[in-house]
Amino acid sequence: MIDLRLVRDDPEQVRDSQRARGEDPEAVDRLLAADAGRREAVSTADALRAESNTASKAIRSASADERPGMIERAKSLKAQVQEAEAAQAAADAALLEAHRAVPNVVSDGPPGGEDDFEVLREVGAKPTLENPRDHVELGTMLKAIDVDRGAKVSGSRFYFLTGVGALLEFGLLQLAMNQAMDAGFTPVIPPALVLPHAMEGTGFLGAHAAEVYRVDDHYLVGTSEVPLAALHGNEIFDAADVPRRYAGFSPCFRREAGSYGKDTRGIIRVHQFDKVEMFSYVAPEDAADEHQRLLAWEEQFLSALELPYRVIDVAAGDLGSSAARKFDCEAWLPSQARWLELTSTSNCTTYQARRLNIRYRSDAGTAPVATLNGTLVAMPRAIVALLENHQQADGSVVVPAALRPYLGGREVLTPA
RNA sequence: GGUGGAGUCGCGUAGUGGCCGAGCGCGCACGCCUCGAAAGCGUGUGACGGUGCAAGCCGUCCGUGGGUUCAAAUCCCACCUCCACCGCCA
Repeated sequence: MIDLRLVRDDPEQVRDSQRARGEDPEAVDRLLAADAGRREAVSTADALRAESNTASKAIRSASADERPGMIERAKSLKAQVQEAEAAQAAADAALLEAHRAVPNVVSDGPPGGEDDFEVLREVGAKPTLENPRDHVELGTMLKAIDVDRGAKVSGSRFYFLTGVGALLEFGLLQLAMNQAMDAGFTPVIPPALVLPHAMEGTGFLGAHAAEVYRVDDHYLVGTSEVPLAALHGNEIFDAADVPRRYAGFSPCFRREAGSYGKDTRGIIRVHQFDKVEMFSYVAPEDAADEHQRLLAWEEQFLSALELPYRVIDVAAGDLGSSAARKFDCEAWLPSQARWLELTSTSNCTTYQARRLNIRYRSDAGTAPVATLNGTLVAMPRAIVALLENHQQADGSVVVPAALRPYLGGREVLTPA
């Protein structure tokens, strides 16, 4: 949720943000009205409660004669309080609904929709390959990826990673975790099933609700951002506790509803995959700098894998509701001669923390922290990019030097 | 899954209907004392909301949600979590 003070003090800024996202600026005015309505209801109820408390307290020291009349008066006050409290509850609910309807205020990124991103830089040389094989062909030759049997066992968009495919994931995991720990992250294995409040608090039951699998009373997370954000829900950090950084490794589950026909081949878009996610809790004034650091760590990792990539500044209309700004790193995909999103980092400022009630104590008092997340490595797409970019004419794949220690020193993966 | 016990202001605890709208100890902060410190003494100590220029005032919060009552930490109901033991199990 956004800061209500901002809405009261500078509603036009929030309306501008809505326009940049291509969403309704009127939502801001509905929020202002709900806010005013709630404050009035609270004042009314507070005053009645105060009167009722006083009347009730006086009974204790009253004489036996006075009592019956005073109790009658207290009873009637109580009835009024109950009425006012019902009105307050309704006003609270209305405010919450209007509050949640407004996504985070965008900052600095380009306005517009999915195609209005801005390319910030391109790093590394695209490989020169004649008739490059795609990752499915390479993965099959290496006996690393088995999509046919994945479909046989679990349906479309499932796969087996076998042999060197599995080893690649383990290697990527180790490399990622080591880099994260060097940067001061705490490694975490979080739960992959969470309660509704955790999913709700991170904003994944809004526009993304159709993406989420549900099992009995739990949701399957689509990213470990969810448990890592909810980890400190309802807590207050001391100022010295931030920044705090976690690197979570978890499976991720996505229904991929509405993506029929997109990325149907191979393991680019799948229902289940593993990912290492960076998550930071920082003081709000440090959030923009932390966002740059997360991006730098993502780039460091892509560089270690020797992948050609570009960085884009995602347009406002393509941001999630919690994000104020987002950068994606896209690796080159030789088989399709296009860029493929490999990592993504979002600055959620205090939006998510306000929903999850995560604060820190500073000299200025208690205030919501800022939260940020960024992909360090999403396994299937990293493997896709590795295989395709480092392939050789014979179908063998060169292992980047940084990964070799985790693959028994192997320099090249060769078809069996 | 079964049985029993427990959840109170950072931590430990007191508290079985109105003197608890929460006491004490520890911790922490400030002050006094001191050359400095410790000890000692004193004062203070949370969150959220409303209102106000502000000081302040008012309201809410004793795991959560309901209920009884003029009045609930305290009584009733449901739920959650933790601990112990038993059973089962990777």
